[in-house]
Amino acid sequence: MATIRDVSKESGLSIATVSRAISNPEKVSRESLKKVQKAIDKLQYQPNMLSQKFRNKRSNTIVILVPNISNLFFAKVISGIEDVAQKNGYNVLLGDTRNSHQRTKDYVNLVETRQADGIIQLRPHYEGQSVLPCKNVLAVNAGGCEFTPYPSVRIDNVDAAEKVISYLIDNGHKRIGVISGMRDNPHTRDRLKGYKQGLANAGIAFDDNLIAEGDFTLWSGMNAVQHFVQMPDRPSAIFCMNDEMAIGAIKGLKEKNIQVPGDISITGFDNLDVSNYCDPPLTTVSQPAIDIGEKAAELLFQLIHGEEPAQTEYVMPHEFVVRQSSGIRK
Amino acid sequence: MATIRDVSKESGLSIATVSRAISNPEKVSRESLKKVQKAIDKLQYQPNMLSQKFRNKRSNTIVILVPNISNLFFAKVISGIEDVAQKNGYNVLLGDTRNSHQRTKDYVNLVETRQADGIIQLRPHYEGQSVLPCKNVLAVNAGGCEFTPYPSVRIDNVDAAEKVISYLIDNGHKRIGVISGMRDNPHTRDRLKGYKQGLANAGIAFDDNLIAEGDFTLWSGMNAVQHFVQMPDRPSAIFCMNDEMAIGAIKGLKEKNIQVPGDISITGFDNLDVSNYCDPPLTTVSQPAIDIGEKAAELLFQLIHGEEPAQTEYVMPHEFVVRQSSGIRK
DNA sequence: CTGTTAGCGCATTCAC
DNA sequence: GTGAATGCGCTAACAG
Repeated sequence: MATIRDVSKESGLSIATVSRAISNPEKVSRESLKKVQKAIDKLQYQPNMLSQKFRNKRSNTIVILVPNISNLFFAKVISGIEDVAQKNGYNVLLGDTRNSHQRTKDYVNLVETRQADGIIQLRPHYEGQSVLPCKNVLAVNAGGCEFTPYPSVRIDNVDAAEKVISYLIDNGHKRIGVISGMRDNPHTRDRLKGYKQGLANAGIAFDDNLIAEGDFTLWSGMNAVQHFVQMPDRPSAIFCMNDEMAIGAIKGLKEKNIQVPGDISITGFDNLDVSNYCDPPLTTVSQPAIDIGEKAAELLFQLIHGEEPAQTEYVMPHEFVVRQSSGIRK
Repeated sequence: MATIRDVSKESGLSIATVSRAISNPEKVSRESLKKVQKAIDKLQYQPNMLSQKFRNKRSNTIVILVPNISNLFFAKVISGIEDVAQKNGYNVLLGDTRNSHQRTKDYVNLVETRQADGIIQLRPHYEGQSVLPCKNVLAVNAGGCEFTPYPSVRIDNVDAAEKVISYLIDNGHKRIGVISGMRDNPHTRDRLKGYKQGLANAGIAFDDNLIAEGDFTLWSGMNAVQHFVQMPDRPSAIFCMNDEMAIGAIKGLKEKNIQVPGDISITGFDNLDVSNYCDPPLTTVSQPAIDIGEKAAELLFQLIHGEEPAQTEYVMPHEFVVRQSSGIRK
């Protein structure tokens, strides 16, 4: 493979001039520029980026840490990040951690060893057990929760959940079940907080027996809903902490011949594409996933360029979408 | 940040010995090893991988080209690739091309400029308009179609489609509609070929009017099914070329009060997780997505290591999954 | 086993 | 505007 040295020889110009011709053409005469171009074409020269990166001490790469790539919400956030990265001339290294602490550390290490310039974490911050924040590692959290101790872009999960509950209460529901994520998950924490606030606003007492734990998968939703099916005093609505569990819950209810929303109203969270195509279409909270990704990437690039960001916590607007999976309590 | 030179000074050993202590510890005495370790710990030394990569002329990175990351089938293939890459000490650069020719070229260029050692293409090969194969670029195609002119791992789409059609015919269906992908898409081509073979086997004539074109999205499936709804002589079954369009089609039919499978049977392709949770659950073809990803990655690493692979085309087994979206023709 | 030396490909001084 | 010289951090000969 041709190197800059070959181009130098071929063109009869020095290495320095060739280098300048490529990266600072305005500092080179038209004539030399032409010669260099000719030599490059002839040799089909491609600069060795590995060398450039080494020399410039910049990898032009950022890492996205994602707990699970098979999650449509994450996929959209990633799309947003990719777009902005591309515009900034950056590549995106995808780190599917599968919730492994070791894998996370390995990916963070990519930044420490200069293989990447910064990192975007899509997993919410777990108090006391997170690898990030980590000194010497520029990082931004995307789609996380309250109290993230490093720059972040997210929605107000508490508020969103509270709105869902208020809506259900306004529609006559008093016993409202929850299919939550894992108890220690910050999203579970924030959304449960909103749930409690919603109940409190209406003077309804919190009942721990109305919480069924899932893990954000379809299967867990179908499973968790059984907890409510068996209850003598069933809730008339169930707030699911994501759309996938909501879809699972609907399936679980249908199998027991319980009507949605006739007998039980169901609400989700995230507004996946498929949530509008399931039966019945889901009432849910729409997160601006792509915007979150874009904003997070912009924030990270500010940090990489050494700029001081105006804010270190961006709370993006969310939207409450009412569809047919919820209705007025009979 | 500390460099190997600092460790050398701190430990009182030469740079070469420190380098060896790190990469070839067996060539260094125990004593020196200890000194080096001590110095590394004290200085919190992390080797500059940018320098290593440059020196070794190896990026330890592969690129995955994916047309659209928000596709659950791709997400699974990517998972499989990531696993194998991780085991081989490689990073994965994600290239979401969004079907842009330019973006594809940019990513392929990463290999040409040594920023990546090889590439896995998830988009099927389009005759005459593909960037790959490309000399000096090691590449493998994953989840593609017949006649891919570079190493590939895929299922037999023709056979899979033929099986679906045979199953429908066995259940009494004679007029079988198709919701296809874009006409020029190789997956459309292969699966249509299987469809025609299935018809031919049963002596049923092909009718072009029974083909409605979609683009593999939920929305397009819902849209395309309208073509059949209006027909005076509706098909009794519709073969959808992926699960997403099948889910869209079901929604489209329900809106017109057409029962699935009572009035029309629906089949999909891919077997996404959600396909078992929609109503009715989909009859579909299950592709071994994770296996395809793993195999493709293994194949690529063989090429990267200069080994001669036993085969250059791997056809993985698929499975036909019968669920409740299809039934016997009334 | 260890240290000295050289060089990977490029960008950036500094003279001219 | 141009070229010669230097060095980024590391590995791989080589000689000892």
